[in-house]
Parts: sequence; structure tokens; C-alpha cells
Amino acid sequence: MARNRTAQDRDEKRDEILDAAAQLFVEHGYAGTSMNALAKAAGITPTTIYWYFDDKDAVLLAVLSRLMRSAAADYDEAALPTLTDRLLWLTGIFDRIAPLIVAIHARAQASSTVSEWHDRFHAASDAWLLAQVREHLEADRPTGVPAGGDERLAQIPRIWSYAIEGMVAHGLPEPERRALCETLVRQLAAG
Amino acid sequence: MARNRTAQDRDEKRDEILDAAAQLFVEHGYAGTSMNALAKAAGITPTTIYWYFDDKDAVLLAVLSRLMRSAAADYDEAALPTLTDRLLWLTGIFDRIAPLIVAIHARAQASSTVSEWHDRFHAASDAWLLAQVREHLEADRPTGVPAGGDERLAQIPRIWSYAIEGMVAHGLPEPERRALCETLVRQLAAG
DNA sequence: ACCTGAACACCGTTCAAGT
DNA sequence: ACCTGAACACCGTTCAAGT
Repeated sequence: MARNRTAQDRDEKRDEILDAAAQLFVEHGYAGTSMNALAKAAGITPTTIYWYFDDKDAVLLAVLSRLMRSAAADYDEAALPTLTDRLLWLTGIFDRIAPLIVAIHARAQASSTVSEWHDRFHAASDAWLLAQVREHLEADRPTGVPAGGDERLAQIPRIWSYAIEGMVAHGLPEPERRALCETLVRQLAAG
Repeated sequence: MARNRTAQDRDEKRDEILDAAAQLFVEHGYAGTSMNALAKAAGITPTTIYWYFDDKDAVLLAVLSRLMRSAAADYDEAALPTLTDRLLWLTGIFDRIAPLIVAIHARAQASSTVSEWHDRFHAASDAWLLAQVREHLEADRPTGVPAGGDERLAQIPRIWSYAIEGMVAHGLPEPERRALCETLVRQLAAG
């Protein structure tokens, strides 16, 4: 009982740090948020953060992992009907955390921990997008997938995830964004 | 004459700094290259760099501007026949300077100078890609552009530049990279 | 005009010291 | 187990001083 109590306290404190980090990283960027500023926002001392996280990168990865988990829950709740809506919804999610995504790419150069997290994220993301594509194609043609085979089909998730990252990174405004998602889905039916 | 002499000397010294910066930024990343290390590589003192450049970001933009100029010259010389080859050639160019592109995205968050440079770069890049697309389509159908109009055609350069950035940022290996370029061109004919 | 050494205000991280 | 203050080795940038 006492063990559970302290373990929960620790998780709560950890979450408080992550709450502050999520807000500051988005508002001022990752590089623009010092450990000092983060500690102050969480009501602690910079050195205390190192009791809960290995380093600043570990805070970044923890923030993103938590955001991805809650986004997955939101997605299930939204129950979006069309593939275009789903892609557009994804861009909206990443939009709100654009500075974090840029930070991941920047830090992946220097840190193998970040680089490996990034690789795992894209593997999972590509698998999910591929499942979406397969589902969409089978609804159109119940007999099977169109010509081209698996190698050709594997290109689609790549193009889509690059497009989503690109739209977010360059802040493409809403009307053009929807049009681009529609084009991606249209090309899927055609190509 | 004396004026020309000093002006040329100044440009030469500037170029020496940019030579060192181009190598170090690519090798160790932008954040991983200190002004101290850059100065040492250029055989000067950190403070001297500020005589030639406003700040570290200005060095980054100057390096990239110079690289883009020389890449444009190389492109004209290469005279690549197919659109797929041209796209693949572009990814090869950006591949060698991937750390610089990540740095631009990271710094664009904090610096309006970098952000504006980045915007101008993409405007020019999209216009160039659109011209390539138009040329390709007219070669196929001499009577004109296929259905969809300009709004629909404008999506293509965006998807392509996002795809190129994505392939480079994620280090997609050669065979998949060529296949993806082929898919992009194939979808153009179809979509 | 060009270059420097010393200094400034930071940064992420460590560590001995406290409770 | 948890948290801190002081310290460490950096960082980009400025500025008075030299030539």
C-alpha cells in the first residue's frame, strides 16, 4: 500500500513536469525552452527534473509519447467516415505539435535515442496508413487489391506521411490542405 | 583598383568561412558546430566571424544560398532526360546537405529571417517544379493540359517537394527512392 | 577596415550536501 | 527516495582595445 502510494505520487509529479513541458515546447519551441524555464513552470529546481528524466531529450520523447496515446484515443472517438477526413484529421493533430516534430528531426541527428524513437514511430505510422489504404481499396473492389502488388502499395503510406509532415512543417492553410488530401486519395484510386 | 582589390579580398575571406561552415554543418550538424569550432577551422577568432556575418543564422543562409547556386549550375550541365531522373537527382542534391535542411526548419521557428528565406526558397522551388510538370504534360499531349485546371495542377509541386524533403529527412535508401519517384510521375499521368 | 581578448548572460548537466 | 545550491564546461554574442 505504501509502495503503491509513492509510485503514484512519482507518476503524478512526472506528469506535472510533462504538462509544463508540453505547453512550453509548443509555445516557445524545444530549443527555446530551457531546463531552467521548464523547472520554474513546474514549480521545482532544474536539477530535480533529472531525478525523473535522463535528460532533456527524454522529456521530449515522453511528452510526444503521451500526446500520441491521447491522440489515438481521440481518433477512435471521432469515428471519421472518409479517408480524406482521416488524413485531414491527422494533419490537424500534428499541427498543434509542429514544434515538437521539428525538434525530433533536429535532435535525431545528434541523439541515437531520439533517432530510434523516430524510426519506430514511422514504422508504426506507415503500418497504420497501409491498413487504412487496404481497407479503402477493398471497400471499392471487394474482389481484391488493384494491380501493382505489395511493393507498389507500400509507396502510398510513405507519400502520405511525407505529405502530412510537409503540410504541417510548412503551415499549409486549410483550404489547400483539404484539396491536397483529396488529391492524395484520388491518386490512390487512379494510380 | 585598390577598392576592387579589398572588395575581392573580403569576398575571398567570406568564402573561406563558408567553406569551413559547409563542411562542419554537414558533418556535425548546425547545432553541433560552435562558432568557436567554425572559427578554428577557418583559422580565425570567433569574434571575427561577426565582422563578415550578422550572426550564426546568417552563415547558415549564406552556405545554403551558395550550395543552391552551384547545384543549379550542376543541373544544367547534367541535362537529365526523364522527369523521374530529375526528381531523383534533386533528392541526391538535398541528401548531401540534409543536416542543413533540418537546421533551416528548426531555426525558422525562432528566426523570422530564416523563416522568410525558407518561404522564398519554397516559392521558387514550387514554381520550378510546376514548370517541369507543365513541360512533361505538354510533351505527352501537345493539345494542352489534362482536365482539372490550374488549382488541381498546383497540388503536384507541393506533393513533390514534400516527398523530396521526406525521402531526404528519413534517409530512404536508393531502390525505394527511385520507386517512389516513379510512382509520383506515374500518378501525374493518371491523376 | 579588420581582428582580437576579455567579458556577459546564458545553456544542459553533475555532484556533494541536505531531508 | 527525493530535492537543492553550487559548480562545470560550454554556448552565441558584444565591446573596448588594438593595428
